[in-house]
Amino acid sequence: MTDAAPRARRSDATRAAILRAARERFAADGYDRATIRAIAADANIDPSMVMRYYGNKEGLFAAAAEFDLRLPELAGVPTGRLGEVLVRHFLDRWEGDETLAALLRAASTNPGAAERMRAIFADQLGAAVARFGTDPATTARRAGLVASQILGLAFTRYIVGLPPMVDAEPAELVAWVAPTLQRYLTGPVPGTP
Amino acid sequence: MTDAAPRARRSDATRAAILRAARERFAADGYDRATIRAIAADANIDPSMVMRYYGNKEGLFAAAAEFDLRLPELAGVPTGRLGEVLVRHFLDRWEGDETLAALLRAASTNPGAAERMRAIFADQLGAAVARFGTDPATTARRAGLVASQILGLAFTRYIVGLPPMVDAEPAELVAWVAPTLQRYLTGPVPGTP
DNA sequence: ACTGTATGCCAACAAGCGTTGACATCGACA
DNA sequence: TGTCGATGTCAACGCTTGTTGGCATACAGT
Repeated sequence: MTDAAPRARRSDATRAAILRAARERFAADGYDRATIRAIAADANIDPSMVMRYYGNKEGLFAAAAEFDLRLPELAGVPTGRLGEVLVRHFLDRWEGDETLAALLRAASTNPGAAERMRAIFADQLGAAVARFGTDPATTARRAGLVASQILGLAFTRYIVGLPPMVDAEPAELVAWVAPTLQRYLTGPVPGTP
Repeated sequence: MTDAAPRARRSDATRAAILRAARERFAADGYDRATIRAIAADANIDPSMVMRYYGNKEGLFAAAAEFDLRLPELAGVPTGRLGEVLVRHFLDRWEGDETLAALLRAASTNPGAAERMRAIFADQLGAAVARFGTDPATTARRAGLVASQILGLAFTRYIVGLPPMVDAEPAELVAWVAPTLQRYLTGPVPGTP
């Protein structure tokens, strides 16, 4: 009986509007340039409401950056197609939800955002990689390498806007990058002949 | 006869001190959080001097983010070792000069910094890749993919601080990542059997 | 020695920021 | 109907920011 019945409150719509506006602004401008006033204006409410519902700017960001990678169960994927499945999944996840972009932009300057990013890619991705049974001694490193290529892809395509990466069709990117992830995940540890 | 003799001016030391402090601050805090006041304090001068010598904050950043990748002449490298040479070079360049870190942090929120980043990786890296003679139709894409892996490596290691990437020895990173760059540079275009 | 210019510091400005508290209004429940 | 908490608006606060102009000092050329 810990929770009281979570009856729908009238302010839920406002809360959601704030969160949506916050994600948009954080994704477009980063943590510092995304001002509470601008977010409130986008959500058509008063800045003080943001404070009432989320405490302060850090609290708002923490709520807006809540994120689940929704990684598929890798144990069910044919071992040879792990890379392909992962790239495609990340591209989809990125285009459909700007939370990751917000996190990516903010992580450059905000320690809390960087911490969140570390948690997501160490815990969620690390766990998924561990679950299909590589050598436990190397899973962390393998997951880190996968993260480096995935985040580099996102950074060049969505943040910096490097032309050849922006123009590329998703299918092309999958074809190029999948073998990289595949090797990071299932390839032999280099230097061990 | 265009330039007058560039006699050493007494203020050159101050200019240099400002630039050094600016690079440090921009690298550590990003564009927005690196304040002119803090930079001036680090350089032991008055904030107004920064304005006199660099016009405004954007001008200061533009000067501080001047950067040459100093890519080696790839034409002289054995084709099979291109990836290895490139990763090693970038790791060295990164550890020894915080300008790239400053650029990386700032590019997330500052349009000018993103533009600079695009220029560096499109022009300098693009030119180097083009010079060892791949199919000209694919060089831009190949260079973009290399940039994505290199920047992802830097982002996870120096900005986000993902533990497995921070703990790794440079040699290990080279061993893991070199084959990736090698394939992006010299591998066949995927999907063409 | 005198003058003009380069170099530097100080004080202040206007604008924008996160944040706060007081007050109005609505809706449910007795 | 009267009461009380939830919801929302308004105005203001203290602070930091980039930027500016005025004034002192040091130096170089005559």
